[in-house]
Amino acid sequence: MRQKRITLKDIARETGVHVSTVSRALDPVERKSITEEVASRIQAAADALGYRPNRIAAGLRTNRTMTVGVMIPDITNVIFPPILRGIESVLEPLGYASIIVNTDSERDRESRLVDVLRDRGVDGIIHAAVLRSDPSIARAAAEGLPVVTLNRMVENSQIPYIINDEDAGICEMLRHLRDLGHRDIAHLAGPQDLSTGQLRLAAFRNAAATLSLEFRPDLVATARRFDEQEGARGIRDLLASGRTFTAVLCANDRLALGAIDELREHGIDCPREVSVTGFNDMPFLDLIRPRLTTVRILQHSAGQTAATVLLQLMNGDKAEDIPMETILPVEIVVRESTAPAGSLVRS
Amino acid sequence: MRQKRITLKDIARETGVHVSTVSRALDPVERKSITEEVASRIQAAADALGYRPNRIAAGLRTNRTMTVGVMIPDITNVIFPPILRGIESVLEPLGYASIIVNTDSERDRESRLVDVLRDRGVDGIIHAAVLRSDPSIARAAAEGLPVVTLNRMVENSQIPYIINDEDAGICEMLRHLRDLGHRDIAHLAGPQDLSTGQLRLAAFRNAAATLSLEFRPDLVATARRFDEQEGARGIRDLLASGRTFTAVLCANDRLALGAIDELREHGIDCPREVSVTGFNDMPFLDLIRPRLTTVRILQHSAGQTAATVLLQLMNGDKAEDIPMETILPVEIVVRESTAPAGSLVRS
DNA sequence: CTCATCCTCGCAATCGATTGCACGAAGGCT
DNA sequence: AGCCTTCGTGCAATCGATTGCGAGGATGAG
Repeated sequence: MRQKRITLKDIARETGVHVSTVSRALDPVERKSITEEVASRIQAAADALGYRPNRIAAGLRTNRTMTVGVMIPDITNVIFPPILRGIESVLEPLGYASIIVNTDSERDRESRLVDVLRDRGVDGIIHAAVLRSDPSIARAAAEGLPVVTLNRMVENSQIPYIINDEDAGICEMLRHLRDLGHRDIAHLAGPQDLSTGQLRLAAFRNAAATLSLEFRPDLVATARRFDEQEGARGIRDLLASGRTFTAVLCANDRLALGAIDELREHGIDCPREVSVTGFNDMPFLDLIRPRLTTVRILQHSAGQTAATVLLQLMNGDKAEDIPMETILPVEIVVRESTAPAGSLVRS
Repeated sequence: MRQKRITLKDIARETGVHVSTVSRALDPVERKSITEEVASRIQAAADALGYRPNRIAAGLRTNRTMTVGVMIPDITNVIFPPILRGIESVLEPLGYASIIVNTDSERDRESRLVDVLRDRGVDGIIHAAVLRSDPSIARAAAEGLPVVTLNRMVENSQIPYIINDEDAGICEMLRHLRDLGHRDIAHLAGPQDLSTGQLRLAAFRNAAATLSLEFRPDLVATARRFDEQEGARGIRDLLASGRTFTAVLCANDRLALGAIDELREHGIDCPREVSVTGFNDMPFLDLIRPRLTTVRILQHSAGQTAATVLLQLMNGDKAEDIPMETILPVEIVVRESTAPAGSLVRS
């Protein structure tokens, strides 16, 4: 049988005071406005009865649910769980819970989920989805709901964002390849409707300019998804085009893994003949041979930072105290998939 | 500025009816008790004003939050995200949201999180944590909160559970090894304080009996964690003991991966000299060489099933309609890490 | 034409906690 | 000694939606 909950009223009856007094006695802030003796008597009764506050009722009155929404494309994508743990690590100790939703990178699903979260009265939203434009989240933010985005920014909005310094990551990686003697460097770009795909392509172009390397559009292959199949297809396209290259900088680890496999299919060895680099440094990467040289992103701290900024927003901190832009450092991890450029094996 | 929400009262004022009428008109069940003309007028006004029901308020009154709690050890463990998607796939279309918490397999955290979920008034809990005993969840269930466990069962309770047919998986795998001619088969067992570790060891012993193979305690190494390091350590211990074996059945993929690496360190080739098998069929496994022969668990359907049973519980279905035990089939996936037993290479 | 019945809708209580306001007592001040 | 302040507590409204009950009108039967 479902036990009936202990409410303030029960404690009030038990201790012979008014429920409002009980409420105050149990609120750490208000508690000091109550005679210590009464307060501790109430506290004792509450403990004895096993009182647990009803957050729903409190939420109705205060309009705060101590719940945040977290929107990600897909929880099964290994880069997101660490982000979630990072978020949780700052929010949970403060009593917040999070509702996690998967957008599957679908526009309509995304905006529907924003509504779902708002209906549930979340106090704020961390938005790590990657569609390049979505009015629903901007609208929510404009209406006063605290929102922070992760890995991307919403143009023309006052939404704080946290991004990783992907430009620097791509640039460092390109420098690494150049320093190894590579000149003909292909880029396996990600889907251009995802911000990460687009950003990294732009970063590649800029980095080439910075490093005085020629940017060759004919050495860019664009994947339709961030997966191994598309990585393999990208390599096939590149090889079929007859262009020569000694290195492939991929927009993501999975593309890189697919690329290495496909190169092997064509009898081309990585790293001896062609160097390949990834992006993200996803888990288990060091179990796959050759161990991939990649750009490490600090997912956990990205989550922490996003949560911290969201907290400021929810606490109503002064606007000037809230960082609109946070760029987190990345680092390149050199492993076995890159090697000095040898002689070109293909014409 | 924070927009003020549209409430039933606003719609009532707009349409000139009482708020209770509006409530009924908007409730698909109650709607038929309202004149169609009035109902559609209310509906129109609701749409025009952009009304969104306040679930908090409704939850307070009805004592249903349309929220479920999901407890897992750690979201960064790749086997859990698919389970969550499975749960979501049945719950989300019905309007449920889920609050996911990570227990980190710590007893006190686990029971604290049960309280957190209850305070938030979840309508039910899916408990996929793996500690072998925890009174808090049993207490919650006894007090009437719908609870379903996944991958494990709580003894002496009326809590429905969904488990994978791990016994069959282990047995099939052992049969596979036997059929390949292996006789000296080691077992790399998981942590014995986790139900999966314990269950699979027991299953290994039973399977040996079933298949008329000798169960040799001296060929069992026990890992302290489910990770590659412990897999490597297990192999080191086994090798150090001087026993001979031609195959290692591991309680989990990561142990198997660590085992293969460690064997290689010792100059022992898998699968030519020693066959190694895993358990779980985690993602990216087919990218790692040799591709691991393992037991595939249908995580997604496990999640779906758990959610479905929980729904029955929450709907108050008749007890006899609710399956107390669900055993999901598993399948073995034969890849490259197993091969016919050759001559023993070690004495 | 009258009375019973049914249907539609309004009234008001309710869920549990929070909080502005007010009241009464006690203490300090002149 | 009287007045004002301060402190502790109670009162009651409130958050927004749900729902049992009952009133009133419409409808049908006799």
